[in-house]
Amino acid sequence: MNNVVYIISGPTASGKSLIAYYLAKRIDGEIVNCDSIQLYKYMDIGSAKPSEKAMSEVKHHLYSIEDPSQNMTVAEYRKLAIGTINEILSRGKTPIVCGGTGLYLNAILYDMDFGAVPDDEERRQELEHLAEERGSFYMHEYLQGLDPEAAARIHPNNTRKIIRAIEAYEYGKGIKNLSDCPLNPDYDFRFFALTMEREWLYDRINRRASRLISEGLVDEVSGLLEMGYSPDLPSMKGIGYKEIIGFLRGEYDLFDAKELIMRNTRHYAKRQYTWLKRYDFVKWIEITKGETVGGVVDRILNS
RNA sequence: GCUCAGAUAGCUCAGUAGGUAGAGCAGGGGACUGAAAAUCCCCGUGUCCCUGGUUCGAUUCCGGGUCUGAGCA
Repeated sequence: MNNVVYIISGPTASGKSLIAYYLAKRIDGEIVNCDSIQLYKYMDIGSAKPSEKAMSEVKHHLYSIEDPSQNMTVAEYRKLAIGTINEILSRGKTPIVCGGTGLYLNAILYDMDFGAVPDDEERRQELEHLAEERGSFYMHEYLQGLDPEAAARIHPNNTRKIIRAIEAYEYGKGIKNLSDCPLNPDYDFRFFALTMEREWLYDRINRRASRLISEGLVDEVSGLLEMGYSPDLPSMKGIGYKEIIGFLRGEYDLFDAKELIMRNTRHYAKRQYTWLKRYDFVKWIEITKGETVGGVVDRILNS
């Protein structure tokens, strides 16, 4: 049975969605979202979801499937993504995973085992309060006593990861090392990452921020707030959302909000590069100015 | 035109009681197993505006100049 799975990744604003869409048309593929924010409903403009036209011409999976009040997790995403990929393959089509969320990419690429660590909101809040009272260093010491190996891998200032490791320990699983996983043997991956000159990418990022605002990002965000979604929700912490919330609260003007979005998006793109560079088997597709989408797709198919 | 204030990293500024300088932001690099667009770590040499003077030594003190801002005319 054919088990080819294309992956189109790359930093934000590098043109993943468009390339994936053209690739899908060329090889009769279907797109599987691998972007943590595009999974959410009502967050269309800020997360730069694919166009209506693209969505109507090519099957797009895992877009707008979760309510913003819900908390998506890697474990959950893995189940959904693997299920979708298998379903597409069973119909004889080719899945094209598209997105730049590194951890979610890992969940597909590697045979990751997420133990049964149930959600325990109460315990998490307890630990968060403890961290606030006693400080991050104290929490790290505490983890040191429970799981020295995990403590050695986590920086004492990284409260969030320390708490997660404590939770995992308490459910008897401990936290695993990301680089210890074997590649997922079920698929024949064709893994590509788009890239371009840094200056050009930043220019695209800046211009996209302006475009999102002129396309109605402010209305989208105030709509979400009116629907009752709290600014504290993980979904509302996405780039574009948190900055517009600050503007709506009167913390700064729209110009500054836009500048913040640009800056935070640039930082994010940098982190994405760091993540992607760890994969020694990824094929980088360097896009040059003036190159056609068709040309890029050709290069992907020929490599 | 006069008076005053300023001129230091890409930007905003601190500082050196005279021994060639450091923060924030920007920028660069990195980590990552259930929040990941999250969270966290590392990276600071630049004619200290120019030019004379004093001094062993001036970015720092003094004189002159240039530019910028405010006030007065």
